[in-house]
Amino acid sequence: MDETTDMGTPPLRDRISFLVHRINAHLLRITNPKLKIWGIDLTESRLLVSLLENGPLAAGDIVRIMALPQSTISHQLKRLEKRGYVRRTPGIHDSRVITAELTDSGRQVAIEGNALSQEVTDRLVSAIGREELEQLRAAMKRIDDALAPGAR
Amino acid sequence: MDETTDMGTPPLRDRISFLVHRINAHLLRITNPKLKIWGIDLTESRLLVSLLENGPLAAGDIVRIMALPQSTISHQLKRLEKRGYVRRTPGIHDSRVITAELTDSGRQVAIEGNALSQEVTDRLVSAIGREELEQLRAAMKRIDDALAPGAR
DNA sequence: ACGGGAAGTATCGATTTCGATATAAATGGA
DNA sequence: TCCATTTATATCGAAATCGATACTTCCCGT
Repeated sequence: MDETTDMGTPPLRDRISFLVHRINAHLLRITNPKLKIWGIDLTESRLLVSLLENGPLAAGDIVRIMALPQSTISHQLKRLEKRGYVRRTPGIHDSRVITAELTDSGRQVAIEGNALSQEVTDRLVSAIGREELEQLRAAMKRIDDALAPGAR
Repeated sequence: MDETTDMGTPPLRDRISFLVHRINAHLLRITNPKLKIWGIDLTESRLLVSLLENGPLAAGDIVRIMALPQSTISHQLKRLEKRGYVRRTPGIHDSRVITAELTDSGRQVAIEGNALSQEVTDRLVSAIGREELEQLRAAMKRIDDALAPGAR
């Protein structure tokens, strides 16, 4: 029952990177239709939740948190401002910095998005156990670190 | 050192769904510049690898494997055909079905893409251990199943 | 054999994403 | 103080993505 060692490259469907892709795709498929009511997608919902958790953030910090290209975040912030969910104010000490903060309606949407995220998490918890969830979380954090910008 | 039970919703950066997003984003950032030499991105590379592993596949099967919208796969197949990596032939028994298969150059690119995937995997293996990798793989497969279309 | 519905793929239009580059502001050294 | 760098964000143009829907072919009950 054991293939002992080595076993070369596993098939695509068993690779971590591919499973990450599939799970991400599932999450988008499941959540985006629900978030559409608020005029946002999953990424923008997470951006709002970051602001809910951290308070006002510089655009550059959001780029680091979301791990997306800077130009993408810039567009997203402008869209969220247009929708009235976010306020963008230039920094006082450094006018290059744009600080984003939630508006009242943005806070409401962030709370809704957070609830949706909780529903999804519940589904994951029931798929794997509580303690296995913690192991999974730890392993994924290490992988995240290993792939983060500036890791060799 | 133990917070005992419950602990509500963890912060965004500790949630599985968000870690999936970040890891996916890292993978795109790392691999896409390298794949650009071949005129493809990570998703298309995986599509080619699927064809390399499975041989000719119906478009619909590719949709199920990649877990992306059908219209997206349709576009990708047409682009890959235009690049000369894939041949698309209508089914003989059912002319609605389009079967995609690798061309010779497509096979070469698939092999290169596979090698790149292996490099990334090595990075993951060194971030977490071998046996922990297997646990991670198992947990992610269960999550994938739990989120797949037609799971409650 | 026929017709209604299902299945498989393509296309349409709107929006989003991305990399590259531009703009603007701060920093530091001579 | 001046200018070269670096840092922070915005914009540009090309391309990709997505949901909705059209189109074609197949299937099945009658």
